[in-house]
Amino acid sequence: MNKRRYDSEKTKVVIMDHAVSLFSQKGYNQTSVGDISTASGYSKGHIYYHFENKEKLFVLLSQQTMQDWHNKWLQKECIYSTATEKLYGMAMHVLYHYQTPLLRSGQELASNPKSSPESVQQLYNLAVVPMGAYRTILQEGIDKGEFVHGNIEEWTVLLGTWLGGLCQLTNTQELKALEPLFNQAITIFLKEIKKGGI
Amino acid sequence: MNKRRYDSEKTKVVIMDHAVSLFSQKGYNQTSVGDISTASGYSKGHIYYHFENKEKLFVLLSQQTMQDWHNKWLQKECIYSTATEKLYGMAMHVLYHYQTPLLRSGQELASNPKSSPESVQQLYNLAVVPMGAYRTILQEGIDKGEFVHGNIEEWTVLLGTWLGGLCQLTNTQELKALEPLFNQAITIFLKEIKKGGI
DNA sequence: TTTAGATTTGAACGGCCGTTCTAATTTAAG
DNA sequence: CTTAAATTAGAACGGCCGTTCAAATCTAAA
Repeated sequence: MNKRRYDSEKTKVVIMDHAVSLFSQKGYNQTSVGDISTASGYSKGHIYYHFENKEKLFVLLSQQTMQDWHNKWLQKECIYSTATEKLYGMAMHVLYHYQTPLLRSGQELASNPKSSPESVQQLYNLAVVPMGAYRTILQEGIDKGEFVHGNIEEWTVLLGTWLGGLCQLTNTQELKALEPLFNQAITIFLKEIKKGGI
Repeated sequence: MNKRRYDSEKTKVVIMDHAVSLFSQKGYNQTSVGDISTASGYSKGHIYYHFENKEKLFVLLSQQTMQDWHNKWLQKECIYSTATEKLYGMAMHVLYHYQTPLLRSGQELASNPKSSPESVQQLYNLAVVPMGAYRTILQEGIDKGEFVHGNIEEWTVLLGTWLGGLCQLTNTQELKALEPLFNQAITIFLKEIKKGGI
């Protein structure tokens, strides 16, 4: 019920899809509203009918992308039984689903003094999503006795920065070729935190 | 001898200093030639007397900054006697001297389709400098018998991405507070590569 | 002092960008 | 069919940006 009049929602999605693609490819500043207009097939003015401005549109897309990533992880998480398996699974999830180029262009927006402080804050807040997911796995590992007791906040940051750093390689290399690297990082990390030594 | 007429070289350096500062703070696209002109106190047109265009200026600054970083490391390297010490020393060198914001704004330039392919290539080439420094230490550790024989290229990338990822934290946190984190990363990494187990 | 060349300025241009506004068109309900 | 509201287009504006250029000023040597 409450059937939509017009199919405005669909065109909104079309615009958003093209915008995500463009922001990812060209970055925030180098993607103009005109680019989004041309790609989506709707007029420039029409984009301002659906979205307040370019900045808000980008923040919305970033939030949605991050939420998507997290939801996909929650769906996938249950297929792993141990925290150790989850760490390896998470590494692959990051490699294949973390939208590095889009999130990186958020740094362009954040570093622009003209950007609204709210938007900058909202973008910084996105970083807590993956960190929270990592922390959950580490906590579970400790609770189940797989991992030793340690500084869980420090572990979370170390794991997060490592995966984040590895993601930068996705610019220049095939994802498939990066799998061993991501796995090796987890293996090394596990040697530090796993119970029962090496 | 060959004493310079005029002090044009000095004004060139002044412009470059202000440009580095601005590019670091605001990113590539958000720093205009006008900004550099205002900050340095020289007219916009004059900047084009010293530099071909904004893009070439940025590439030059990036290269110079990276070379500076490497030279400082070579000077400092000799105070460490073992490869293990060098790794910890390198972590601090990266934390305190790697110009993350400047290098990151190179990604803005690289992701712009209008940028000249030469410039993009030159920026990508900068990444080999730190990687080369890491590889040298790891190779030395193997040669001296401190580290086990392993896949040195893989180690280099893993170490490089981890330090690179950690550097992103310098946006939001005090450098001093990050020291334990950088050291802990090295400690974990060493557990993987050091001879004689944990 | 003259002069040729180095340095510096400031105005100007063409172009693109984010945003606004008005008007036209479409939709669904009465 | 009428009508009011939702949707879309397209023109327009003010502003900034990278770059160019001609002219002015300065320097050092002759």
